[in-house]
Formats: sequence, structure tokens, C-alpha cells
Amino acid sequence: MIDFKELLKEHGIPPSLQRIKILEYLHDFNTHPTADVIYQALMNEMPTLSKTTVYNTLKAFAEKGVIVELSLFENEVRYEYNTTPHIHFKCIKCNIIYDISESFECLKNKEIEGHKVLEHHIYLKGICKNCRDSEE
Amino acid sequence: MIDFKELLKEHGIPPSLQRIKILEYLHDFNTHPTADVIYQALMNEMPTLSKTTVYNTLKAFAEKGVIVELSLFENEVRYEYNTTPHIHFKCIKCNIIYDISESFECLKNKEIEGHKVLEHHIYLKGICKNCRDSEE
DNA sequence: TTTCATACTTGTAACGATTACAAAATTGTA
DNA sequence: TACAATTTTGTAATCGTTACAAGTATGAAA
Ligand SMILES: [Mn+2]
Ligand SMILES: [Mn+2]
Ligand SMILES: [Zn+2]
Ligand SMILES: [Zn+2]
Repeated sequence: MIDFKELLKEHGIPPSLQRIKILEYLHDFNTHPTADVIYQALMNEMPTLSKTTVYNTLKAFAEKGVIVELSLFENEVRYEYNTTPHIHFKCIKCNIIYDISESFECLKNKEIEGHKVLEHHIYLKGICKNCRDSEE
Repeated sequence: MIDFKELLKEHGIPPSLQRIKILEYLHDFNTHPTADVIYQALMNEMPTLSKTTVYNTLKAFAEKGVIVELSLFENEVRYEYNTTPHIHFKCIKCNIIYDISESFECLKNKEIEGHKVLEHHIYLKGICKNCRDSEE
């Protein structure tokens, strides 16, 4: 059981109830939700929650390195709890975003052609195993 | 000198004046412009050009494989003439998007963890050579 | 405990990129 | 030339996101 309150404090973020709930959601579901998905999910137990708070919170988390911000295709920003670099695969049929466990040469914190790399993202697009199987 | 009219026909796209001009722009500048950048640039010589036409044309080009659609960070779709897979680096200071010539193992058209890969994108973010030099 | 400044949350309005849509213009073909 | 099909245009609508101002909670100092 992770103490999200502590985790936030360690990152210099005062742990409000809203912030804890949003971080909890990201950890528990461990998917790649948009701000709106999180908002809709927390609406039930927090009826007064504001969408603005969700947006602000996610942006603040990402800036402090608590979570990762993804911008993969289709003009929707997504967030995830897993901050270790990994490959993303988006299925063009079912729109599910898969984590690919295959390792790769990460250029993060390296210098390439004179440029200093701070982030490294690999995005794949195609048809997932499930959709291929059900196509037959 | 490329015959853009022919090029479009070969891809099954009837070559209207607007389409030829947009393709010409992408080829001549060879950067990673947004639809709006192209629209603004062509406004002078084509005063009646509609922004909708630019959006529609770029989308059609990308679908037919004439150009590539990029969705790298910051929620802005960009397009480019160069359809060969390569790495992109965006500088967080000057916002320029660089092409990285370094080669990499491309997973396009391969199968990974059961998924069929149709597109492969690598996006880097950091501080470019120019901005680092001028920081001193 | 009260006071007060600060930080956080909320709700609404505004924004910006993109898309939908219908009318006007153009095109290719008979 | 006639005409149907396609393309372009301009405007309105949409959607994700952000700005902003007012309300609320928090936590330290008195
Ligand atoms: Mn992931
Ligand atoms: Mn490029
Ligand atoms: Zn799928
Ligand atoms: Zn730069």
C-alpha cells in the first residue's frame, strides 16, 4: 500500500484530497487516461470536483516528475503513472494503448548531434493482437 | 524539378491548383509545418484559399501516403514531405523541430508482441545545439 | 483559539485547432 | 454545350484545454 500523501510531499506537492485521489486513480488503473477520463471516473465520489483541477493537477504532477505526460497521436494529452521509459503501441481499430515491454536504446540524458535529449518517446501504431485475432 | 501534378495523379489524387501548391510548399521548405503555417504562407499568392481546403488536403495527402502526419507534443498536428522514417527532436527553448539522421531499428511492418506495426515514430525533446551554445 | 496571508479549488468564459456543413465554383466527360 | 461529380469556400460548431476571478481551505503567527 503506497502512501500517496507522502509521495506527493516528497515531490514538493502539498497533498490535497483532490491530488491524492487523482494520483490514486493513475496508480490503480495504470492505463493512459486523458484528463476527462479521470474527471468522469472521480465524479461519483467527488461531486464537486472541477475539471480545471484535474487539468491543473495533472500538469503539475508531470512537471514535478510524479507522472508522465504523453502526446501520442490524435491530439489528446494522456497521462500515466509508470515513469520508466517504454514503448507505446496504439491500435487503430480498438484505440487501446499498449505498453511494449521490449527494451530499446534510450537516448534520454544523452547528447545526439549536439542536442541535449531530455525526453525520449517511441510511439507505434497498428493493429493489436486482439483485433487481428478477431478479424478472421 | 519534380512534376507534382504527376506525383499526385500517381497517388490517385486529382491535382487541383490548391493541392499542387500545398505539396510544393511542403517539398520546397521541407520543414514540419502546421496546417495554419501553410495557410498563412500561401495566402499571398492565393488570396481566396480556404483554411478548410488546407486541412482537407493535408489529411488526404497523409492518407494516400504522399506525406507524413506527425503528432509530436503540444497538441498540434504537423506534416512533412520526407516520408522515410527518421527521428524527430524538438527543442523546448526555440521550438524548432530537427530531423535526426541517426539510424535506428525500425519496427514498421514488423510484428511485436503479437501486434502488427504500421507506423513507427521516435520523438525526442530537449535543448538544441544552437540554444545550448547561446546559453553560455 | 483567532487572525490572516497563502495556496488550492471551483465554475464559467474564452481560446485555438480542427471539423461539419451547405452553397458556390470548377472539372471532366458525354 | 450540358451536366453530374468533385472540389473549394466560408461560416458555424465542436472539443480539448486554459484564463480568470471568486470562493474555500490550510497552516503558521499572534
Ligand atoms: Mn505506458
Ligand atoms: Mn522530419
Ligand atoms: Zn485493437
Ligand atoms: Zn533550440
